[in-house]
Amino acid sequence: MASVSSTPSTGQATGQVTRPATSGEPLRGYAKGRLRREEILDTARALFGEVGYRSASLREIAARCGISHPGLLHHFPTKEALLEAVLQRRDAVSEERFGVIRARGTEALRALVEIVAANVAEPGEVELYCVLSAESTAPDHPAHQYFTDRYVTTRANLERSLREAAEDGDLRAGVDPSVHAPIVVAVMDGLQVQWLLDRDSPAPTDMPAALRAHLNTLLTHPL
Amino acid sequence: MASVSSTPSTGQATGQVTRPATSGEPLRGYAKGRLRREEILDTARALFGEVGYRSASLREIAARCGISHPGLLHHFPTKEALLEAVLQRRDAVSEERFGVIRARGTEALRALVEIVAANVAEPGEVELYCVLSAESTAPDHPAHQYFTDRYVTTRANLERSLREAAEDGDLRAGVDPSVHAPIVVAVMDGLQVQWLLDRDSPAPTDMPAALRAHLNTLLTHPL
DNA sequence: CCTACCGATCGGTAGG
DNA sequence: CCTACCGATCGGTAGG
Repeated sequence: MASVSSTPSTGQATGQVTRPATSGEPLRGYAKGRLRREEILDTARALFGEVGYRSASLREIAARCGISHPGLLHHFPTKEALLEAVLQRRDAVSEERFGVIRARGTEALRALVEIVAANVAEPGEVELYCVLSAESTAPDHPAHQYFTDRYVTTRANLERSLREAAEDGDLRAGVDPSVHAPIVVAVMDGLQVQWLLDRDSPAPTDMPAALRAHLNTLLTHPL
Repeated sequence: MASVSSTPSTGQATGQVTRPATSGEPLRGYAKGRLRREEILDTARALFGEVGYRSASLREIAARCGISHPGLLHHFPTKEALLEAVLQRRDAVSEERFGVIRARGTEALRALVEIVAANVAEPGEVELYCVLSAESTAPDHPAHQYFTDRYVTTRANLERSLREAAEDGDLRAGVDPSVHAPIVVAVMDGLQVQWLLDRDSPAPTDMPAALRAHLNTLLTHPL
């Protein structure tokens, strides 16, 4: 009860008083603010993934957090600032999960399959990425530059992994890394749409299995 | 001037009088209505592709057609009815273009590459498909069932083409049509996102070339 | 963090 | 096809 250890997404129901006159530790207020920020980011990510950035309303996000929409604007001054924070946190999380690995060649490809497998347990992440990447296709979208840049670096990372695989003799003859890097990215993105559409069906798209099958067509021996 | 032969998308500027008292042919009024309908569908397709269905407004579509938004609602009673008409026409056009071909095995795959090549000249079609398919991922979206069904039949068609290729000895050993059909669909969808994002860059994604390269990894001899 | 408000915009209807 | 209007909702601000 005294320590704040609940996850951001469930931090709403804690029965803490609003202003305990002459509180014990001065960090309390900031800690509570950070918690609220995280809760808002979780909620915003979910709604952006459900209906896209443009159709998501600050009022709906705020209501899901149990605050007013001017209350939300106290933490994030504009809707675009909220979007930026959501995308920045997304990058931080994926770097934490992927950047640490930093494997070489086929090992990196194997890690990629693992990441896709983990995404199945995080449909919110997949929705956000899928819906926002398509929406940001419009040149005037606030996330247009973000996704443009992101695809450049994602393709470059994959191209490097494929080149390393070639050096190690793991790549089939005639497979050009610069040609097939964007294709592997396309496979991952395209599978997400199909999976989001049929994930509740009796036979949903098996994203990690399909990605592995695709990568195996490029390699001399299966992953 | 007497005959109505301009394309739907440019039918706006014809200087026809609104009501030529005691007009010559009775079909005139209907012909004009059909023209206006087509113009509305073209415009709606464009705006749905630019900002998605939810964020598109009837007022903006109507304004681009030079009419009021109740005027638009005279032709399509609700926003959902307009969306349905846009999707139905899309199907009619692609059937006309693809259904007639009805090629077998690798010939069908070659035709697929041709369709993707043609899409580069029709960015409006690509935008519509890309943005709406992602948006319709939400279960309550009015086009959710449409896209769910569409992917089922698209995968089935592709699986059949791959099976035929296998029968003809054109498929590499170990390539399972039921596994790779959804992957080919994913490649096409994923390439569209990348192309829409970088189509104005110095080196845009070459969708038909990439699709051909992908299909060639599945076949015993290149397309 | 709140209430109260701003001007703008939404899909759809009334009535002609 | 039009004008005029409905109730609802939008992002953001004022002022506390």
